[in-house]
This record gives sequence, C-alpha cells and structure tokens, in this order.
Amino acid sequence: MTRTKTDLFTPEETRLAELAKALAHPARIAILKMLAAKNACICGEIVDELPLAQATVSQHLKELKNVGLIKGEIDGPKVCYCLNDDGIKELHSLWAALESTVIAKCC
Amino acid sequence: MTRTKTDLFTPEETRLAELAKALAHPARIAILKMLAAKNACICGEIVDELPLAQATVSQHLKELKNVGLIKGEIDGPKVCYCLNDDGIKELHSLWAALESTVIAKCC
DNA sequence: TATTTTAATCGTAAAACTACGATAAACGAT
DNA sequence: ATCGTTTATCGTAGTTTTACGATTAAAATA
Repeated sequence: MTRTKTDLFTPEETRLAELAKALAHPARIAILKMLAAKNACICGEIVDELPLAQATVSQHLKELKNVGLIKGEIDGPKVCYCLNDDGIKELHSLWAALESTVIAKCC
Repeated sequence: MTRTKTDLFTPEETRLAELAKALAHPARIAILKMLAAKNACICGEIVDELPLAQATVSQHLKELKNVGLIKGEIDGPKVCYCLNDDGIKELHSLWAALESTVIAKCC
C-alpha cells in the first residue's frame, strides 16, 4: 500500500519533516549557502559551482522552491534565485521549537 | 550511473544533509519529541504511540540510531531508547552554522 | 528571421525510502 | 524445557529520489 499517513502526525511534524527533506542533500545545502553568501545568484552560477549536471541542479532548485525555501525570478533569459525569507523563518522557528525540547536531554 | 558524489561536497554539508535526512520523516520527529519529553522510552511505548507497524517503527529507530541521534540500551527483553547528546549537539551546531549565514538574507 | 544562450522539462535508469507481514532471536516466567 | 513477550531482521512491493542526456521554450542578439 505504502501510503504516507502524513495526516496521522501533527502539521508541525509534517512540515518540519518536509523542510528537513529539502535539506537532506548536500547540493541543496550548498545552494542555500551560495544564496546566503551572494544574496542572489543566477541559475548558471549555481550550476557552475556544483559538481552536477544542469538538469540535476535545476531539479534541486525546484525542490527548494517548492518547499518554500528559495524564490526564482525570471530576468530575461536567465533566472535569478534568492532565499525566501518566509520559508527560512518558518524552518527556523519549527526547528527551534523541536530543538528547545531536545537539547540537553539525555539519559 | 547514479553515484552520489558526496565526496564533492564539504564534510559539513554532507553530514548536515545526513542528519537532515534523519529528520525528513514525521515519525522520526515524533520519536525525538517523545524521547525528549520522557527522557527515555522502551521501544514498545514508541510503537504504541505511532500509527505504524512494529517493523516500520523499528526501522525508523534504526535510522535515528545509525545517524547518531539516539541510543538504544538493551534492558532484558526490552530496549530502552534515549537521545544521544553528542548527535543532538552536532546537529545543533551544524544547523546553527548554516542558519547564521542564511537568516535575514533575502533580496 | 535565424542563431545563440539560458533554464526548465521529459524520459529514463538505478538506488534509496517507506511500509508491512512473517520470521527469528533474546529474555523472563512458568 | 516450554511458553509468552519483546524487538530486530528478512523479504518484498510500491513509491520517491537522484542523476543525466536530450529536448523544449523563451529571450536576447546578430
């Protein structure tokens, strides 16, 4: 059957898992770092800096965009990507909520 | 070919991605929350609280253990799970490093 | 208008993930 | 020694992820 049953977890758990999944690949973390460092990058720059084919990078960018962590703006034939403040903040607060309960609690 | 090329990213990117992947499922986030709340849980309690089969929960526990976020201690026929402070701290610092560069930087 | 550049999408293949029933292994209790 | 309890592992099926070449679409340029 393999159904996900996401409805059986809280919205916070489901959403944080979704955001975590977006971070679950080193290329996507590298992209976020690039966008943070340069504030905004055209797609081509990102492709040039990653050891992956253009199609693959485009796929990773789409995932980050779909989950709300980055935005892409068409600029002529190029596309300028930047961080999406709303998504970053959401990730920040969801993770902070979990972390505060989890840090410094071990047996 | 589908090789991962993880060697072409920094160790920090690779490790954070690995830890993020462990958080990339609501059940595993729920497990971490349970362990934080109760400090330690026997496996059976976790199985009872999650809407998943015992075998599936065992698989999720294994993933969290493999990545270093939890520990399991055999206690007779039962197994007592708890958070692994080292892994939690590592996640904390890796995420903090990325977040500090990423927060409040948008176009 | 034809050409070039840029980036998304399509098609596809291999691997990993998710889920579960069935089974096995380990231990306590009878 | 046998039985019941607990949890890991095995086997397996369906889905998703990752990766890439090839193609398409859109815009600038010649």
